[in-house]
Amino acid sequence: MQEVWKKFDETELTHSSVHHLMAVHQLIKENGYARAVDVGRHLNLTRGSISVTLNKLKSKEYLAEDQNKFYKLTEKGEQFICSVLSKRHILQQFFTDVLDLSEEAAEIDACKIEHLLSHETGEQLLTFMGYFLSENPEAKNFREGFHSFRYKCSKENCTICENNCFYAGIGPDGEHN
Amino acid sequence: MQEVWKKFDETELTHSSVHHLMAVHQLIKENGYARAVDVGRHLNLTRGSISVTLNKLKSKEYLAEDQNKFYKLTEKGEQFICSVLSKRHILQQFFTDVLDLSEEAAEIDACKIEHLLSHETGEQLLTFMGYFLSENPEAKNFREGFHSFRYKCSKENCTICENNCFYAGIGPDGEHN
DNA sequence: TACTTTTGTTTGATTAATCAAACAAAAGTT
DNA sequence: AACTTTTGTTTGATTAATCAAACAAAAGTA
Repeated sequence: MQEVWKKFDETELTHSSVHHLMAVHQLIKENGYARAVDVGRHLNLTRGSISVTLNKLKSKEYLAEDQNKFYKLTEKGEQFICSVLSKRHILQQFFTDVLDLSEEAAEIDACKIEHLLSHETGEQLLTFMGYFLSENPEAKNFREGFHSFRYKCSKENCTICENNCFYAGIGPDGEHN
Repeated sequence: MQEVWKKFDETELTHSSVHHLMAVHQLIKENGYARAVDVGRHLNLTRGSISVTLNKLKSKEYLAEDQNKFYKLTEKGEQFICSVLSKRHILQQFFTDVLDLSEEAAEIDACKIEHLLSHETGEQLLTFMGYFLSENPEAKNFREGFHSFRYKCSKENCTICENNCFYAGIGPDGEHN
């Protein structure tokens, strides 16, 4: 099954399109309306680019326009955005609350992958977060234990990275943990 | 900071290029050599495409050729692949062992995002896996507790998804958890 | 050596995202 | 109403990934 790698391009919408759609969503929420030029300013893209992308999203029925070229999301667009936003939020929370990344780092990585995760993965991650953050004593103890945990990774004991290929070996500083 | 979304395209190598490089790596490991045509067969792409992509990777110094057009990874290529492969492995393990996804689902999602995660995220995820899979009693109890945990998500209590935007609401079956 | 197959490269096409610049229509201003 | 600015669209470019087809070089076979 060497074809797994091609699934990357088989997503319903590209990263760029997703963000065009999210911009419309956000602008409507914030300002009550979204025109092409507003999306352009929001995303820092030219009017020309925005025009073609939004028209494509319209023909794919994620967006609709009223008589004055004010955009709104269709039901399909609404649902799509909802799924991406919830994945983003779950991911961000995982990155900050579990992996202890900064808000900024969490935002960047979440933004990169939010639209790529399967529905199932999002769902399972949500469940995991639900348990991890809960008041269950097991969860509490786990959180505390993890907080003071230091992972020692070495060629002999590391079963998480693959054999000779150590994550720690290729750090920005090029040294081993 | 509306520019976060553009970082998606600022990765060192594209998904496609990463997989070209990984193909060379894997073919060498398996067969001892990798020519353009081997990579083409492995990735199911035409010789023409492979030719241009590998030549680009060569000029970026991820790849080198010997006198007979047999490719090998440079030190830079080796390190890059090592970082991606370890992230992949960590992710796959997270998906199967923590989120309980099938091998196939884990492979697909890991493949999509392995090259997008920051070094730091990979590192932290590795640490997390190290603790989660450990024989620590806290980790053991956590695993057991999580195994029998069912997340109940509702508009009132869900602080993980964002306010009105419920992950569960947009499932393939369109129903709420 | 001559013929055939395999391999690699080049060329011309397509699709997607983007820009800048030209153009057109709408909205705002005097 | 006349002029100016804003907005949207279209056109012509570019870059990247891809294909098919033509071409060239190398390798294998007879």
